[in-house]
Formats: sequence, C-alpha cells, structure tokens
Amino acid sequence: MLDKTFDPKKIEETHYREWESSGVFACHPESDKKPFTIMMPPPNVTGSLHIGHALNHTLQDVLIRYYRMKGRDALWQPGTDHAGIATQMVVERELAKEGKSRRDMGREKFLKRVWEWKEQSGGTIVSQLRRLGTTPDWERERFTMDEGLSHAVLKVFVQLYKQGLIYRDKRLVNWDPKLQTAVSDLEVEPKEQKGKMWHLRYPVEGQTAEYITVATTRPETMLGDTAVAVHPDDERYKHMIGKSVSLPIVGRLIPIVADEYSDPEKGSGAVKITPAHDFNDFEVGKRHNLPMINIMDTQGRLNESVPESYRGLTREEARKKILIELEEMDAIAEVEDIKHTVPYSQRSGVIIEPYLTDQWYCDAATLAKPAIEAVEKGETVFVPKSWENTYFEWMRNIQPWCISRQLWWGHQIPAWYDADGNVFVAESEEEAQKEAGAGKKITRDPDVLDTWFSSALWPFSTLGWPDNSAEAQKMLAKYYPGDVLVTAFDIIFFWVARMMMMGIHIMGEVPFKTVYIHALVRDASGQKMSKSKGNVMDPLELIDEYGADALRFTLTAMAAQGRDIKLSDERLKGYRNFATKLWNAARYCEMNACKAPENFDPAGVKETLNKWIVSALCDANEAMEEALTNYKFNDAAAAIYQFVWGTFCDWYLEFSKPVLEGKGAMADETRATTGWVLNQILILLNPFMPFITEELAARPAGKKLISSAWPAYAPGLHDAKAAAEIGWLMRVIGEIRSVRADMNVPAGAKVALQVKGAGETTKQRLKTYDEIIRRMARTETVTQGEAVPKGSVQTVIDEATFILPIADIIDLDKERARLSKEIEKLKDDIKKTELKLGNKDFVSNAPEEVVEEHKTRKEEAEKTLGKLTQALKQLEAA
RNA sequence: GGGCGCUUAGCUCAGCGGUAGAGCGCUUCGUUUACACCGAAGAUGCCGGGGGUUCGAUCCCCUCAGCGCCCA
Repeated sequence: MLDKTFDPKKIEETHYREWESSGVFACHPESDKKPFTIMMPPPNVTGSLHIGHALNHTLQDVLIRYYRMKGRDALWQPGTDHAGIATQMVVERELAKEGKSRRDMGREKFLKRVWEWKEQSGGTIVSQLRRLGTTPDWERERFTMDEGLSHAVLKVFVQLYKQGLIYRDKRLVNWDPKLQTAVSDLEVEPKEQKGKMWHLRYPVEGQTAEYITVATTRPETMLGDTAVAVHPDDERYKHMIGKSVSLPIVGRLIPIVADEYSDPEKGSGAVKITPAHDFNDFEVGKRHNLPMINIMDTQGRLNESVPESYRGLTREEARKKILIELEEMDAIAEVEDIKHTVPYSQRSGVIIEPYLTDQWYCDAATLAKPAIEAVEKGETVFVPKSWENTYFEWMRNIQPWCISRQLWWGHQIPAWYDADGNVFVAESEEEAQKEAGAGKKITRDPDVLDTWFSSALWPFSTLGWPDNSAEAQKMLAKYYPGDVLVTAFDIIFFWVARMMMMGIHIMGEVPFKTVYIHALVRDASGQKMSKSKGNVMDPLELIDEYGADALRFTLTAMAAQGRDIKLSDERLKGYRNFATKLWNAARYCEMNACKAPENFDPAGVKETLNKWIVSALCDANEAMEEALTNYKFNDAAAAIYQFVWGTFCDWYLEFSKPVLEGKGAMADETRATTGWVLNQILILLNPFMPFITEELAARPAGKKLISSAWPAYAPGLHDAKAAAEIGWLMRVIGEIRSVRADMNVPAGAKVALQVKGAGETTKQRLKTYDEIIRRMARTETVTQGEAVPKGSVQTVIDEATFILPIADIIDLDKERARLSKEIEKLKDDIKKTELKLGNKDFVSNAPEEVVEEHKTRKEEAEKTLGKLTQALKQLEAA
C-alpha cells in the first residue's frame, strides 16, 4: 500500500542511479532511428547550479525524454567549458591564500595546478544536474580542453588564418588592468553613476588669451591627447580649424581638426581627442591620421610617455594630481556634476581601460554574412521568432572579434614568431619551425584564445571533428546539425551567433535547426536573482523541499514564450500538491486493484464512462503533442495537469466508485480502464515529472517507464457521443450541487429528485447513471413527474427540468433571487444575440457556422428562459 | 537617443478576430474510507487610455501613458 503522501526524497536517488546505470541516456549511432539532437550549452566548469540552469536543463530534458519516447535516437550532448578567466581567477585566489602567485610558479606549474583543481572541484555542476533528473548522454561528456576539442581549435584557427579570416592587429581593446588581459565587449558592464564633467581650457597657439574649452570625464587622459575636434559647421570654431592648441602640463602642440563626431550642441562643442584611450577618439584619430599615444602600462599606470612626475601613478592618482595642477594654472573653466556610464569589468570589477595593444582578431563580419542568410532563409529558426531581430541586429553590426586573451588557462594560440617578428601559424611547433626554416629560433605566442572560440565549435567538435575515424564520421553525419538549441537570450551574442558562424564556415551547414530562447527566472517580485540582492532561490534547496518533479513541473508550467518567470514558493507548493494528487489517484487505483491486463485494448471498451475517459485522454495527448512540437511547454504542462486533476481525479475516479463497488463485466472493464488510463498518464507526464511517474508506473520487472514508448492512440478512440453523454452527466451533477449550495441545503442531506419533461435520451441516461447521480449529487428516489410540488427548487438541463422538492428547508426569497438572476442573465444574452442576428451585415458577412451558432444559442436560451420563468411563477403561487 | 517587450480577476499569468480563462488567494459549506498537500459551491474583470479597420476587437493598425529589458 502506498503512503498517504508522496515523499520525493525516498525515491529520487535510486531511480536516477538505476536510469543512469541502465544506459538509457545513451545515443545509438548504429541504429537507423531518426536522431534528435540537443547540444547542451556547456556550463562553466567553475559553475554551480542556479535556477537559470534548472530551467534550461529541465526544458532540454523534457524535449529529450519526449522525443526519446517518441522513438527518436536521442542525443543530448553534455559537457562543460573551461571558462578561461573565471577558472584562472579561482585557482589564483587559491594560490594567493597560500601566499603564491602564478607568475612565481611559471606557466607550466600553474597549468598543472589548474588541471588538478579541475579534476577535484571542477564540474560540481555536472553532478548537481543529476539531482534534477536530467538525462544527457553522460558517457559522452566533453570538456572544451579535451584533446579532441583542442585539436579542433588548432585546426580551425590555422584554417581561418590561412583564409585571412584571422589576423593580428593593433586596435583598442577593453583592457582589464587588474587581470591584465583583454576582455570581450560582452564582458564589459556599463554602470550608470555619478561623476563630474571637467571643462578644461586649452590655450590656442599664438593667440594670447584665446582658449578653446573641452569637456571630459577623464581629465587624466589629457596626457595622451593628440588633437581637439570641432564640428566642421560650427561657426564658433571655423576660424580655428587647422590651428593648434598647446596642451597644458605636457606642452605638446596638438591640432584642431574638423570632425563630425563633435556635437556642437554638447558642452562647448569642442572635444579633446585621445585616440589610444577612447573608442570614439580612436576612430577620429584614424580619420585624421593622428598619433596614438599610449600613456599607460598593462596595469593601468601611467608610463614613460607622460611627464616624469606622472609616471607610475594609477589612473586615480593621476587624475587628482592633474586637477590640482590645472587648477593652479587656472585651466579649469567649470566643473559639472553629471551622471554617466562607466565601463566595468564583469570579471574583476575594476574600470575597463580602452587600451591599444596587438591582439588576434577574427573577421566576424565576413563569417556573419552566411550566418545572417541562414536565418533569413529559415535554415535556422528562432522560437519565439522575435529573437531573430536581436540576432540580426547584432550580426549586422558585428565588430572584429578579439579572440586573444592574456591568460594562461585556455587554448594557447598556435602562432610562433621569429626574432624579426615574422609570424608562423601552424598546428604544431614542428610545422611552424618548418615554415620558419630549420635552425631559426621561434617562440610561441604566450596568449590563449577566448573561451567562446572553443565553445563556438561545440556542435561539431563534441561529435569528433576533425577526427577522420569512422566513428567520428558516423557521429557527425548522424547528429550534425542538431535539432534544437535551448538557451536564454543573454547568450545569443556570446554563443549562438558564434556557433552559427563557425558551424556554417567549417561544416558548411547550420549547427541547429531551431533555437529556442527561454525566459529568465526572476524572484516573486520580478527582480533578477542575484547573490548581492540575497533573493536567489537555490534549485537544490527547492528540490529538497518540494521534490525535483515539483520544481521541474513549476518551471515548465511557467515557461510561456516571451515572458520571464516569476518564481514563488506558492507555485512550487501548488505543483508539489499536484504530485501528491497524482500519488493519491494511484493509491486509489491500488486499493481498488485497478490494473490493466497486458493485452488491454482501449478500443475494445464498451461502457460509455470508459469510452469517455479514453477519448478525453486522447484529447489531452493531442494537446500535449501539439504544444511540445511548438515549444509551448506551459501549454503541454497545463494540458496534462488539467486532465489529471480536473478530469481523471475530479470526475472519472468519482464515477468509478459506485461502479467498482459492484461486480461483473462493467466493474471489470472499469478496473482495467482505470489502471490503463493511470499508466498512460504516467507515461505522458514522465518527461515533466520523471521520478514520481517512474515510481508509480505499473511495469514488468526490470523495465523502466523512462524507456516506454510515447503512446500513439488510434483516431477512432475519440468518441464524441460518449463525450456528450458524460458531459450531460457532469452538468446534471454540477447543477444540482450548485442549486443545493445556493439554497444552503446541508451537504449531508439527501434530497429527492424529480425530473420533468425528460425526453427519451434523458430518461435513459437517468437510469444508466442513477447510482452515480445519487452519490455525487447526494440525491435519492429519482422520479419522473410533471406536477411540480410546492416549495421546490428547479433547474434546467437541456429539455428537462430538474426539481428538488425541499419545501421544509427552502428559503423562498433566496430561490426567487436565484431564479431572477438566472433569468436576467438569459434575457441579457438573448438580447445581445438578437441584436447581432438582426444586423443584416452580420448575417451576410459572418461565416455561416457563426450565424448558425448564434441562432441555436438564442433558441436554447429562450427554451431555458421559458422553463425558469415558469419555475418562478410556480414559486410565487406557492 | 535607438530597438524590443509588457500592461487581462486581489496576486502570478494563459488566451490573441466570434458572448473572458487557469493557478494561488478570498468567502461559504464539508472528516461521503484515494487525497485537508483534499472535496463542493461561490464572488471578483470599462482585457492600461484614446482613435481607427471590421458585420464583430481583449486579440489587427495608429497613438498616448506607465513599467521592464537590450543596444548606444
């Protein structure tokens, strides 16, 4: 006998272990089944499971389990990425505690240490994911620095270099002076904050007492100014164009140039140009061929390009000193308090410095072209489609992708330099040496590649590319391109775009056919969850409290397209209750020995009740399939929830009670049907709630629900007649219950029921469902008769009037009010419908079935109105 | 500043051309042996404002307002 409530803790671990060891997660390249492939977005090896992962992985698992049950050869490719900066920081922090630094250790020792860390504590997230019940092909787990994947990186780098799509260039990058590496645009977090705008007076050369005022938020950069720009049409400055100003403190003469970049409306209309330390100024500098003076070292300290007294100062120190000095020179015209955005490094938290360095770049613009076309042509489809705009927007304005990082942890760039600075790019040192010429001393570029470079190759590198083995070829042929990529929008730029570019360029085909973009999980009040806000919900704690099934179901039920998820304990509790409800339905089945025989055929059931529940099950299944095909997870969850609770438990099981108390064929058939439907429910619900369904499923020894086939119901199982009949039954019970409650008839009191004006069908049905009606509507002695006893309550269902003679307990005023209310409502409806039907345009323009529907609606309402009016009259007479 | 999205029952959200739905919450009743993590019944909506298209608009178009996100 099952317990009264479901305790997830008792079963989750065991089932998961059994699934995993049974090998059901594995793909089968040798089978001729159609594949269904999902590439797991590899979480950072440093990461731990947060609620966003929980959503992301639940949705992927729902899809993978569903298609696996549908008979597809499912491959969910798991793995982690090496997370260059993040991992290096973690290990450096560890070292710092021991009083060591990576630079003291040297590269080789440090990397050894990182690998040790990775083996021990890396990838905790991978084990945490198992708590969710997800079923990726763990045997195939990959890491972006695995040998095979690293080979892919080398090969792609060399190929792109040879094709001219990777090159070395001196440009401004986002420099993190703390970590001393370039970081991606996407790792820069602009923060709005209070600041000051200093208006500085630069004296115009040769003009005593003539100044040009420039405004800046970063006065220390003036040491690197190489021009002042004014708008070419700005009358105030036209005469100055071509002249020079003398840069205060430095004393350098710098030209006044005309450039549309300066906005005459803003400030004085003149701007200082520091090409080596500002992205806009860099462009201006290039246009005017200005010198680019780098005034900082890699740590953001002023270098030898500035006056001696400034050398070695930090940015902050330099600013203070400059302001003092300028103040003394009376060169500060004004100081304004402003709000402005300052770029911070997401990684280290320090202010990013635009910095002029040599870096490796990937020609993203060229690679983006076919990637844009592929989405335009629909080779890859975004769901919801509106995200395609975001993708296009990014891809059409894509900048050269800086792929080098000044780190040690990562794929070292396969480029070697000789003493003259010639570059040799090759997959190995031997080849590079060959290219350089024997005996020539070459040294390898110390930098590594952006982590996203290797993740961009993930959809094919994990399948074995570029290995020529038969196995790798088979994997690639079968599983590339993948079916769907499931991810949150914040990674469209980082990852999706880059996989598209690399996939198309290297494999000649898009990496996946669909990109499903899901919501962000927020807290109950809609705030983004963050550690600093203290509003994070830890999925592992939620699983402990509510069970993995409840968490999974909550996330899928709330995963409506295009809207973020506001997660709350109430919702989790609600779906935990749903699991308990299901559990108890199974308990009822167990207590009543409801079990389907092995050869049970739903098409063979004879009882209308059973035909009806089978038919309703088919409806639910259709709704789910339709929803899942279109990535409407919430609709699929709602369909099965509604069927389980609202149909199976609330109605069918209640109907079954009197039947099962009896004996004979009807009871036998109902027992079998009940057991069968329960088991079908467990199958349909399995992708969403894998643990409880696995636990409850009736199955042959050694067989697991996870391996069941998704049902394919015969179309003939739909039964409109049964649906109509049981629909009538539910209306009868509902009406009587409603009237009873309205009239305050004590719930325990059994009431006689008289039916007036019943047609043959109704008479027949009353007979068939006599016991059910008595039990569920708490009535007795159903009689047929036309005379209405005094003090009765009446309600109308189709052609028949249902009468409850409850003279002793009836409150006449109350009943009058109830009837009047109903009558008013009907009259209102009739009026509205008449208005429409009286409209010639409606009748001639609206589709025929709509007009028909209005006509019958009106007729029905009029009939009911007549009966209720009569009932009211009888009440008055009483 | 540019772009995208949202505004529907007290709350959280579905629906998106044919008389408004769910879950939670709320009110009343209920221990009829699957389940009180339950059952029954009920109340609650100018579907953000204003225009337009249409026989008909919560749904399509325009506009305004508020909120949110992304990119400058």
